[in-house]
Amino acid sequence: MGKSPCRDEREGLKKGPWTVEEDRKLLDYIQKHGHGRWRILPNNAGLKRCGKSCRLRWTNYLRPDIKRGRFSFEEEDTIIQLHGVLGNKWSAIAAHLPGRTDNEIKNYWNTHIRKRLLRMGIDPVTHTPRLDLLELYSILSSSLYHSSQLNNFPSQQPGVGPLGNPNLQGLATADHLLSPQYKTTEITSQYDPQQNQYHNTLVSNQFQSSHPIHELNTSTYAAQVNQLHSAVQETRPCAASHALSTPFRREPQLTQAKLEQLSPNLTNFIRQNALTNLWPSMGDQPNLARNDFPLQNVDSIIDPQLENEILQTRNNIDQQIPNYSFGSLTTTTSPSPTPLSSTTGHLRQLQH
DNA sequence: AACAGTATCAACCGCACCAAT
DNA sequence: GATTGGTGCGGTTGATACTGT
Repeated sequence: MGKSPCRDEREGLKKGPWTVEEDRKLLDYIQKHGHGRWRILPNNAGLKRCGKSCRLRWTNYLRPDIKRGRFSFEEEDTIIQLHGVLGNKWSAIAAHLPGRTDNEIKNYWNTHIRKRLLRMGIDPVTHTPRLDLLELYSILSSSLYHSSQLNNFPSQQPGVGPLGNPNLQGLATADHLLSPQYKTTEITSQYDPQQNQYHNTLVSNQFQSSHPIHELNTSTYAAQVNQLHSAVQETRPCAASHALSTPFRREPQLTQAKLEQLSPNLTNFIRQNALTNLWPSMGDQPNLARNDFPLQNVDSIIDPQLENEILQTRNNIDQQIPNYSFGSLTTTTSPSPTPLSSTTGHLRQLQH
């Protein structure tokens, strides 16, 4: 292994920001002699810098073909899509963006894109929805479901639970919308009359989609939110018991009125959007087909204000209904390592 | 106006890989 | 095969700019 050139730096070598004079010396030298041989370059150029520092200054700043200024929409799309495939391979991503350095892309990702993804509720590492938000969303949703079920489904029957709803199953899997090359999960639901509850199963599927990434849109994201919504409840026993399996369990529950009192905006959001699909009885137009529900405002779930309200509501619920435990909702662990490449459209809506 | 908190990004650091010796 | 120099890469730091109070 070669050792780092700067680790054995001699006394007197300068560090820190480059001056105009240093830039000029480095540029002059490289214009005359070319770059390379970075270890001997500083001496020859009259610079009190280590070779590595000179190389970085050249490649990240002084190179004539460097494009400076704000990233374009196209560049940002490229970064997000490549990151979904390549991960933090900044140099590989930079190879697809002429004039941009890996360092610049890395900084832009960490300071802009990553934060925006987090605000959207998307894990920037796996490109999948964050479970901490989804889980609360699903639990709150389930409470609305309970109250609606009490009003509209006096007797429990196989097939009428949330995942017994064929529209929901189609929406939850939505595999024809998902991006190519990635695995997804299919959710199946079976009613167990002995235990008076549903058993929901995740089945992993590998498939190829004919839809390119750029065709993915808000409805894709909504479908995946619903998929994760179901997956969360399946993998979390506590949440599952509330949301899917036993609608009439005698456990502390949030009533719709209570939830509205705690969080009117969130309740309104749930009623107006995704849950209209899940539980048509709560919507204005019951029994509509899947395509009749465009989920037009699903992006509002990624609004920072709503996110704050979700967290605040969770705290309020913790305080007011002590037995209604959310468990550990702070995890951002994804249920699967499957990337989600449908993020760029949503980013676009949040920009500027 | 002053201060604190936050965002940005150039530069640095440490490690890994590769080729030459 | 071991050593060494050169370079690339990703993560982190810290100075500066910006924003809010």
